[in-house]
Amino acid sequence: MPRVSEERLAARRQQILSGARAAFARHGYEGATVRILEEEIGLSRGAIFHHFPDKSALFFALARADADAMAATVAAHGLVQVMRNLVEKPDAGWLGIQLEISRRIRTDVTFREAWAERGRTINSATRTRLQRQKEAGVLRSDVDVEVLANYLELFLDGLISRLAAGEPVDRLGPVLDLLEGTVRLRR
Amino acid sequence: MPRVSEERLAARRQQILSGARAAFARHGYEGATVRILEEEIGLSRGAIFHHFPDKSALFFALARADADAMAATVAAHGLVQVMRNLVEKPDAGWLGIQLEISRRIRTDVTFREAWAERGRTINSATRTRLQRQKEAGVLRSDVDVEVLANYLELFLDGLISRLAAGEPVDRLGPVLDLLEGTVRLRR
Amino acid sequence: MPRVSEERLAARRQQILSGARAAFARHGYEGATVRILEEEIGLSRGAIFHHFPDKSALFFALARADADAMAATVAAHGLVQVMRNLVEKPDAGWLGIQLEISRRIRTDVTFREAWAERGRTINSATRTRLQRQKEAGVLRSDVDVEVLANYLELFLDGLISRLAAGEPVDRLGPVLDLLEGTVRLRR
Amino acid sequence: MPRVSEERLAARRQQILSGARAAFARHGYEGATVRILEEEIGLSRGAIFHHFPDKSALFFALARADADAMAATVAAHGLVQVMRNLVEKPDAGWLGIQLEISRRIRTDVTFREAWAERGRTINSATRTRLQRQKEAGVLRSDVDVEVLANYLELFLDGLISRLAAGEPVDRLGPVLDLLEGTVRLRR
DNA sequence: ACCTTCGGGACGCCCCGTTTCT
DNA sequence: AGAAACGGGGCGTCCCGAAGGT
Repeated sequence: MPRVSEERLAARRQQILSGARAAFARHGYEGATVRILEEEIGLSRGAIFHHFPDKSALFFALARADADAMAATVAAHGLVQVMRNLVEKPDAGWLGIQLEISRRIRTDVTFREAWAERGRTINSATRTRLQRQKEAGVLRSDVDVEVLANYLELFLDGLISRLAAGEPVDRLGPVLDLLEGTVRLRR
Repeated sequence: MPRVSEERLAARRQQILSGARAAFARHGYEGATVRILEEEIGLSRGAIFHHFPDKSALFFALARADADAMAATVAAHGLVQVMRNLVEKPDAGWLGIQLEISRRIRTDVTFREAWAERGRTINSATRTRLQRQKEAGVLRSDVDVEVLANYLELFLDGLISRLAAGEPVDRLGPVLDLLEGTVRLRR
Repeated sequence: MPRVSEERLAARRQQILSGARAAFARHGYEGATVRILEEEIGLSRGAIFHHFPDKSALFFALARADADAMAATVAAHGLVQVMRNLVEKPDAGWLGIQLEISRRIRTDVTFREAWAERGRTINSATRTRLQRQKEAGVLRSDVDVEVLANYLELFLDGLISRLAAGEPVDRLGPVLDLLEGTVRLRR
Repeated sequence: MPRVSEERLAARRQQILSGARAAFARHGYEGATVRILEEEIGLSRGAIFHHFPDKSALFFALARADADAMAATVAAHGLVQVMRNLVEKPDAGWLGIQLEISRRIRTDVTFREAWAERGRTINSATRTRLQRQKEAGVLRSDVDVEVLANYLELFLDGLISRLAAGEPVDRLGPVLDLLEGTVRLRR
């Protein structure tokens, strides 16, 4: 029996996640000290740890939400669209989180294990969509879907890396065109 | 002039850098505590900080050495060769350091400023070489050198990211072929 | 005059005290965090601190109740009877509270001062009763009442200590017989 | 290969243990915060935790040392002598530690398990000595050795409890005489 | 009135990078 | 070059008061 309205709760969680996103993106996971989180979020430790058990859970919630959203976009519009969105409106928060996710996969066993399956969701969404597009004759047919998927995924990682590093966006439009030209069927 | 001790000195520095590389790569910059560094290097704090003023200098020396080596390879054989080497013999240490460099650029103002010029060295090496290749008729001519350079750099970042994440190497050969096909002149 | 609600009030207080007793006994005063109290009592912070101003008051109420009860038993049946009851039906809650009381007397100035007079109540009850028994010829007469009182008090403290430590009860019956033999008049 | 002399190390450990003893005795285990330990010991956190892995290890070392010393005294001169020493020269530090040991046995599972065997050492020393004394005809023969041992142990616990509570020593001499009279052979 | 949830911020322990002593 | 010492600061817990709901 929720004594406090469901919405208020959700709003608070959102406020916390939102501030945490900024903090993690700007300072990195380790660099985002609880003190910094407090300031960015605008709430005290007590409040933050009342809604999330600990710092890592806070980060995980963020990572999970982003992964879900991305999986949905990939399934609906493909990886290239994810990249176009990124170039059109780069979100420093989102980018930072992505980077921190891959870093934590590398350095933190606990996180790696907890994450494991998450990663596969997006991967399979990508492959499913590419396969369908190939059958529809949109993709070039001389290259294996698996290779194309790897190509795109690798490219996305590179894009994230460079955008997060502050690479100016305007140079990247033509780069994406080149990518799309590589992947699509040539007339 | 004590020649022997100079060699010893260099060897010690090398031992320290080598251990530090492994530690930074495996645990990340923050995760590589001085205690972990001691263990990985096989020397005590006293020894380590006798040769390097502090932890950040140790990391910086590593980063600088790798950047220099890469700039040389790029100038001599091009970015694609860097990638081929990487796929052929991925060095977890090197990969980790690269990732940590870009992370520190993002999150640590001091490092960003200290690094600044380093980055440009490789960039200009890349562009110089591409320009020469274009003139030699090896590169496709319908795309600007700047765009190609960006394309390749972005791709390298993506490659580093995925290799560091443990992506199996055997899938990446065809991906590199695809990349090279995109960049070279089509008959 | 609302009789029903007064009963309810007393029942609630009793529920709280009872749960708190278990928590304090099992975890010690500091170890019994408010969270543990909540779980043991089955009510939330708000409820608990609605009836008691704070954690220390909760403990104090418990301590006071036990001291009163013990003073009454001592006056009526003597210290040895308190021990017999203890051996017959050891109450882990009661034992724990006794131990925590003496601990807080030792370590917490505030508590020590607040408790002060409490202790004397039992002491004088003991002496009064012993004096009367001596006059009645039940006690051995070659030893001062004050010494006997100290002997018994010390013994009770030892008994509490060992019972709380989980010492098996069955070994203690003969020990108490020995004690009683020491104190009573020898034929 | 110890770069620092064995004695210095031992002296430091002793300094730390000695300060910690005072702190634990005066404030109790939980009450002895690291800050208080620092002040009492006269060293910083860094130094303390350089010699002991954590607070609980510090306490355990203390407890172990005292238990060993007591076992030795018991084996050599018996439990009663331990008590006489105590009454003659009560050591607030030692008393406090004893009390905290029994408290931690009660409230901390980890400690209880780690301690387990320690307790038995003293117990068997007591029984061995009593048995020998009985055979030598010093002890009363109408009571089982096991009962006498329990009697004495219980009494010691009581003595510790009251001494730690600040009970004046001068009243306890006759009490000990009474105890000894109870245990020895009557002519 | 009674109870729950939320929020605050002081403080607990210990780890960290660094400096100083041997 | 290693061991010892330092003290700032990390995260998370703790107790409690305030806000809100029934």
